[in-house]
Amino acid sequence: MARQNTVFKEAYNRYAAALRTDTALPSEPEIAAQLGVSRSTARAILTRLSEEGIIRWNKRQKTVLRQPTDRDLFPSEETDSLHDIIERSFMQRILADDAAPGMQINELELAREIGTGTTSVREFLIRFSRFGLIEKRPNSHWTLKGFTREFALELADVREMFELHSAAEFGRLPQGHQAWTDLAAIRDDHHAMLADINQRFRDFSVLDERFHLLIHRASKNRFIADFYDAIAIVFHYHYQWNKTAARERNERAIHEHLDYIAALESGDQAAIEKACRAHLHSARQTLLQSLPQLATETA
Amino acid sequence: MARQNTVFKEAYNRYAAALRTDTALPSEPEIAAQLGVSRSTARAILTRLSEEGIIRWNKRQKTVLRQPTDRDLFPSEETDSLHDIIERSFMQRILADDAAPGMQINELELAREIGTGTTSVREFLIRFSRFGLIEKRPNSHWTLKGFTREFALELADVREMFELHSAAEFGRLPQGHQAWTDLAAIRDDHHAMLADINQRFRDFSVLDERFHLLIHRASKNRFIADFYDAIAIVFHYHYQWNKTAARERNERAIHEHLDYIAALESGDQAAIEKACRAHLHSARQTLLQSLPQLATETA
DNA sequence: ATTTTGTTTTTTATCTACAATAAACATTTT
DNA sequence: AAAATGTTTATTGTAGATAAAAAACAAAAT
Repeated sequence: MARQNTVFKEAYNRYAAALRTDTALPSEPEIAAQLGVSRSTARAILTRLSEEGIIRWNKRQKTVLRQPTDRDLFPSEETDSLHDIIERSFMQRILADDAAPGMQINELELAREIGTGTTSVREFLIRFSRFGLIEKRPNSHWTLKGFTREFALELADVREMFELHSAAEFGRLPQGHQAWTDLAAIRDDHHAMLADINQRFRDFSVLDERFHLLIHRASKNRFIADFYDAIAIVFHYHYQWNKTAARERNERAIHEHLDYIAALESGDQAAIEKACRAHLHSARQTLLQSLPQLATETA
Repeated sequence: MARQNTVFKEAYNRYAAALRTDTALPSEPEIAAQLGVSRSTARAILTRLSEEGIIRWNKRQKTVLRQPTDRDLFPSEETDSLHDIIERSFMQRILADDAAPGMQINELELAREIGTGTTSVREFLIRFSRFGLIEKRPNSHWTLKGFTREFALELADVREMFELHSAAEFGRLPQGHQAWTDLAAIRDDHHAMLADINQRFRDFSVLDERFHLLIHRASKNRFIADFYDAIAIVFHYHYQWNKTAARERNERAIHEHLDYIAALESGDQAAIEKACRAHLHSARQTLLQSLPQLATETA
């Protein structure tokens, strides 16, 4: 088959889950905009909802007849985009214990294992290569460079340059700027999490990402933003595999964030730089400690 | 057809051009290594050279019978890799006057215009997207972000962060390091070019790239190296279109480079930072001035 | 024993085809 | 007239096929 209708299925699930009985639905363009899909897909969703007897649809009249149940929704395997499936599968592979740096990556084999065509795998690898974890020799195979100590150090160096830059820019934002409100909200979330740290320490990574993303947006630089995407992906998958001492690590990080936030709010550039450096220094240690032992040895 | 044999043709041309009558040729693996291709391709080259009566080939005996002429070589259109063809064609397009930021990029149209399949164009665009000049909306078209003022400023900011870092690292390289020898050679090349600046100012861009590449290698950071690739591509194509005041601009840059080199050689970190900043500041101005007028206006 | 050549297999690069999705165009309704 | 719906067209995303190129294996020569 040429293409899975995952966009349709995923949007269908989202829309069905939000339906409330006896309400009237808006126009097709509006539904499409709400879901972030084209009107063609929105119509396909309405068609199916109608066929399933969930809504009555006649031109402008669209009324919800009944609440959809779980059985009306598509199973989650069918709603994942191919890109996500490949990404998960690939990350699992390269974070597995037997994935040694220097290992060859075979497009065809990967495609077969995931159950997909080679084109999609190729395109994924090309996109993924920007994260510096794999490398290609033209007309030949990809090589896994891996989560090595070098990788962590290079990543940390660039991260520090970028974040110092972004933090300084953040400190220069004018008073009424939206970012200050967002920062205050994030500060409160930190306090809330700290109050219940034993239960909630696992949620820290989400908060961490929100915080750093907010900082980086202040620099309004596409290269910095792109790099932060890379960091986010790496951290996302990497920390799923390395959960040692998460509570202590996260609690310490929260305190550092609070210092950092206070410095930002003070507007004192020297204080900002100091707090930022302090946090980045310990973030670097955390990253280095979380490396898989195998990868630390090899180059 | 599935794939053009451009690797073969390009390597054939290279090898044929270097042949000298009555010499004996080395073993197949050695030829392959010299040319940077596989032995299969090397054998294909030997087979053709033999068929064309340019060499006599019998197992280990390989003697050059006659000097190949220009007519023995493949025409240059047939030796360019598809990737290069697409890159040139695409850059020409986005640097053309009517390429306004915000413009849609159509894969199929591009492919037809270049005379290639859509897959190759897609893959090129994905690779190219890391340079921040184009952006994709999923399930929809690519958008040209263009050589805008924002692009130049963001590029320059990151460039400055990276180069200051690399220059500082360079200053810390140990005495006997190869980089110092390379730097001295580049210094001499600068003096040589300066002595004959009216004739040679057009060659500066090559020297410029060599110099900055040498600096960046000192940081041993894959992200910095990758970013410099982006800069190099952008400059390579961009300056082909913008040649105003090249002589003055390049002469000034040479002087700045020489100051910069002297600072590096002094090992004085404060002096390095100062010279580096001075050069980067004027490089930024040059970049901003070279922007096409159209792109400066729009966001 | 190692290197070289001969032969076969594997893998990549690229094209083409087609369903899903988006976008454009035409008609109807408010 | 503007917005919604109905219909058609264009474009993207993905699979599958195939020649080129690389890599692996086998036999022969130093």
